[in-house]
Amino acid sequence: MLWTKTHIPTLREDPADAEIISHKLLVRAGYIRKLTAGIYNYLPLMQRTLHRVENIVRQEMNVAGAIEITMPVLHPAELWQKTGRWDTVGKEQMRMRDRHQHDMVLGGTHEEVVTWIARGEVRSYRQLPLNLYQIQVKFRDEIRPRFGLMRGREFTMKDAYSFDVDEAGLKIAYRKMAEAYFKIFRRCGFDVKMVESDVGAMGGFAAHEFMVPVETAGGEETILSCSRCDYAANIEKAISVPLTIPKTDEEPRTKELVFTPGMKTIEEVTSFLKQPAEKLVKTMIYLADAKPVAVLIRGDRTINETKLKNHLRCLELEMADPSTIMRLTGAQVGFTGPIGLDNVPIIADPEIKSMVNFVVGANKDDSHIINVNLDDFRIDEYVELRRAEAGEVCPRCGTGHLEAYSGIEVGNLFMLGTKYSEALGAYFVDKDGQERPFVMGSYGIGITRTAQAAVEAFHDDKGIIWPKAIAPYDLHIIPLNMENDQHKQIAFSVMEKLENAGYSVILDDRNERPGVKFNDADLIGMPVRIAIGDKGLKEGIVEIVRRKDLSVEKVPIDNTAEKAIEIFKEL
RNA sequence: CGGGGUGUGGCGCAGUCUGGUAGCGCACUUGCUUUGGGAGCAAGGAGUCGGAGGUUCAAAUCCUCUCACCCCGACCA
Repeated sequence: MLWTKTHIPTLREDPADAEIISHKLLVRAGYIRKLTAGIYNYLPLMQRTLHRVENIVRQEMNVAGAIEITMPVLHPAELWQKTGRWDTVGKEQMRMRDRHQHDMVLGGTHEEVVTWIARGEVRSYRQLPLNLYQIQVKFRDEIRPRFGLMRGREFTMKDAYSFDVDEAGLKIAYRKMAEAYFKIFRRCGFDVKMVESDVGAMGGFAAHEFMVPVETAGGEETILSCSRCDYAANIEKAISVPLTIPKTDEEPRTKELVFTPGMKTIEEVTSFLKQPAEKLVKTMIYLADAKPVAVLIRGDRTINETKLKNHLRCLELEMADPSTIMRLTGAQVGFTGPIGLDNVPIIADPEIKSMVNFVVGANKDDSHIINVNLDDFRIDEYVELRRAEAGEVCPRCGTGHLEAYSGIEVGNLFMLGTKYSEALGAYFVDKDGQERPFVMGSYGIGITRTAQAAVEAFHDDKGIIWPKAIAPYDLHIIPLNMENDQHKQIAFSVMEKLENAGYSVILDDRNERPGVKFNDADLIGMPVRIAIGDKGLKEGIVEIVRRKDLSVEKVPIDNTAEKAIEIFKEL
């Protein structure tokens, strides 16, 4: 492909609205342009990379026995109402009405639709197992779209759905998908990690995420993994091992009200009372589907709201607002405590059990109570709600320690079970003639997000460094002076040879100065570059440059294509 | 949804406080020169100053409303 025949609008300056490096680079290098918040045009280079990612995904899905279909983007609301997700997915769903005033949904995922297909078309256990997938645009009305393609409102996703006769079958399908995912992401050049995750709004009973570790600001989620064994989980899911707290021989004292004017935060209270945060008990009031609940946890700990939400089995969990807190406790936010909190259920993290003579809020403005002990108030329930932290003992092997890093989620796996098949009445007839619901799994890969994750993971201060499997073109040829016939002639003949050998090539035939071409080449990031200029030709050579480290190989003119292929293959 | 910010040629910005003929850099067009790391000279094209209403002799600038986009937050009592 000739540069002048395609469309690569590179920019010298960073776009004003981009924050993370991959977003800046994709815009500057002419890959994407924003249409409106969270919605992007994919320009020619992006389109090629997306195709390459899709093809890798398609190949490995097919190898794993999944069958490609295409489902509609536009769905009738009824389907979503039947599974209850019309309410649970809520505001994240793009909705509209057609001219007949029928509610319609722009699909953000396709469990409902694919289950509908199975319900109508699959009647017998003989047709199972079945795994249907598609590569399709999705819509999610994110609260706050950001980071370019990373959190967009419109994006491309590969979504696969497995149907099995029982849970054992589902586990096999799940494992096959996990294996396919490892192959896919490794082919894309990633050091990918599979981590345990919460099932969230998807429902079901087990889930994993595939994460690309990144050290830049683009990481969206914290992962904890064991230094010794293969345990890895995101921070929402990570199990924190209940600590064995050494018994203190401290004698319980009598509780005492103290004046703490304006001391609302843990930091303020600890410094004011000269007590460490471990001697404080925080009392947090939540509204679980609008019903208040109080949660007690040690002052230096963090509540894992996912665990709390799962325990309470609620749809919405939020911190109570100041007026609710005033109504329930009679005090401002910052002075809440468990003593006298009669009308609210109280849940406590088990770590509280071993605490003696601690500090709590007094439910009275500008006051705390010190030397409080467990006998002084009521606890309805102990639930492990502490968020796991780096440095803790591994919950699986018990010997390693958890290490934290941040990553980008590029794929996920869910064991759904029969939630959707039962809700939609999708049954098959088993060996014994009995009707049974399909046991389902769902498996996603963010195509657009995977492409951007590659940029986030692989770049330098000059631009993108594509992994060779997903670069828009394999090689980039630069004749330094388009008015020099020899440069042109060599460039075109090398391109022809490379293309005949099956490689994709971009040739910069612009009448630009060498500096412009070099800088743009660094920016757009093809794995191998071939520079043809007078300096080399005088010695009878051209230069082949690896984008990765900008290392240069000088090769005889006649061997250029062969040598370039060799260098490309070695990458 | 709460807080903050920004809308001025395709892109990045100044001008707004203190009202008075719309400017800079990049990009673009034409010509000449130049060709190994973002060239030089010359000429040129391109802007309803986000939108609506108002104040004024006069509005990018002041007032009101509105739309869009960006950032932070929406978990630590």
